[in-house]
Amino acid sequence: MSDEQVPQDFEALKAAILQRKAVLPKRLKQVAAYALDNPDEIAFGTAASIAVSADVQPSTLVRFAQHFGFEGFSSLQQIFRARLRERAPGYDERLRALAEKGHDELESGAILNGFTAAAHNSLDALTSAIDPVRFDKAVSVLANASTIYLIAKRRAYPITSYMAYAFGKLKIRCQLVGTAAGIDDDMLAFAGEGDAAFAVSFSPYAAETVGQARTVAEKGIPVVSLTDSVFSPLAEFSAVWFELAEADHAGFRSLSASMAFAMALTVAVAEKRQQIALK
Amino acid sequence: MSDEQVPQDFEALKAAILQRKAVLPKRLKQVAAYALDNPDEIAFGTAASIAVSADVQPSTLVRFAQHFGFEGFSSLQQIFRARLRERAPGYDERLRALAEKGHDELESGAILNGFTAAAHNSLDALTSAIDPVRFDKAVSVLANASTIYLIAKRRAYPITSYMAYAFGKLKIRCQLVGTAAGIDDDMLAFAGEGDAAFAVSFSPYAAETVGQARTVAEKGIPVVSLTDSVFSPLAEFSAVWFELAEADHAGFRSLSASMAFAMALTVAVAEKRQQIALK
DNA sequence: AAGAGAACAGAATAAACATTCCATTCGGTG
DNA sequence: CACCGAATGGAATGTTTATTCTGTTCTCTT
Repeated sequence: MSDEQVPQDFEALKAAILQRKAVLPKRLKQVAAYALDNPDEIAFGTAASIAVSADVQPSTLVRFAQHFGFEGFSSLQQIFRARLRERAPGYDERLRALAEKGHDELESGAILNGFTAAAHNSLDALTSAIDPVRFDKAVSVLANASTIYLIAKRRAYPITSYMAYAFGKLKIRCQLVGTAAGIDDDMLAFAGEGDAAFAVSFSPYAAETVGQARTVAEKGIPVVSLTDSVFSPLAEFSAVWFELAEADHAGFRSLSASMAFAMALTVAVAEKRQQIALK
Repeated sequence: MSDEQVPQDFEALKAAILQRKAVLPKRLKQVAAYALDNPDEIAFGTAASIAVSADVQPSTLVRFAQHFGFEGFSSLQQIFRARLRERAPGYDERLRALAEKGHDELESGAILNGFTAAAHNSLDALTSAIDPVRFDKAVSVLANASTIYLIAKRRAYPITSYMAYAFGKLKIRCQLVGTAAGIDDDMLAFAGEGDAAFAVSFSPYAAETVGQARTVAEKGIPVVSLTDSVFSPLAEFSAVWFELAEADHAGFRSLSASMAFAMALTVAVAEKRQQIALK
């Protein structure tokens, strides 16, 4: 409805949605968010299937469409399909389009491209560097732990901090070591039989991380570790360890592959726990 | 019919068509030619509309699909739609290679693969989602700041914690907000003219992050923000904001693309600072 | 050239689909 | 707190759509 004009292309629709997003009723806002986040689903799905995904009624989709001036859901859907037609032409034309986007014209854009490329490379390396059998073993070790101690400092710290967040959401007990100086060793003193640790350290290896992990290992607690070199001191005393080298851009490394690895490990541990619990 | 396998993707279908092209009956050949020449039409059209375009009967389309082992026209159409959905032509080969590496034999390996694939997709989305001009603008804002305040909680916190580490190494003054509860607001109280802030928040948005960023913005301090949806409340008051949706695997999202973005932003800021300093 | 088999067009049918309608709930206001 | 309008969920509806079926037309073989 409204006296305004009906959006004729995706950009216009997006603009219209953003403009009215504050005024939109609850369910319609829900649809709006879903539509902008999953445009492909709207393009190909049926009203029923989309309704399930977006957790609304099919009729809500129709109302949404009418709210923005369309006759019904179908005519709204045309917008989403047209969008795909425009940018679907060939196989590798996409890459050319990227180059034409002007990323390289600005220096900052070139940097962004560089890190993206480095991240892709890191992920490729990840696949070949991680032996699935060892990965599964690491998962088992951590899944059987009562409490998982996450040890990391400096550049590796964001990895364990994310794992701590995810483990928390998954209701798996863990203890993040490396936050405040001083109390780390006190926390680790609580570690005992039935626990396990996950240590991350990249070159140059933080002495603290290595020392703490070693102490834990000497107490008989299994340590799983992630490093960027076979020479890592962590390898000596770890039950399972992984070498994962991040590609760099201009000497700086992002944590893209490590993050993917960490997340996979976290979720795999959660999954294995459920299996264990079911027995 | 035929003892062969039903094509599961567009490439396989194309190969099957070309292989049997000579043996195909007249009308079916006609459909085959049309399908390969106008794949988009097949993807979006209805049997009736395609029949008109290709100058055949709808029933011929059904027979064509069945001739290649599909149950009916609809299941054939899925192949053409899947082709358009594929975000990254070129990566499909890589992903197929992944699957053949034996990772899938173990469940934990499948999870690792899933996150790797999701990370690749996220990175692809990153390239097209970030407007280089806006990125450059964001870099400028942060490069001119005296102190950069990094605001993030929960799932977004690892990103700023990594940036804080990197900024530290690069000798750029920054303040990480979000560590310990309570003192955050006190730290932000120091923020004043000449400073800038970088806020990260993913759905569901932490109220604290939004509130703190808003407070800072209202003091006239420019805020650069990173979110995963255009609906983010951060967008309202940010000088520059970026929407970056991470692909998920089984509902869990890693931070691979966000990490690459964060690192690019960090390094680009450092670079621009040097340029400014030289003048 | 005649017969048999496959291929086809077009109508009939059944399934899927978007849409509409109405009873109920929700959220704001006097 | 009661009221009113907007918003919503869910079933009923009517339309569109794919599919099946049947009589006919090709096409190849002998």
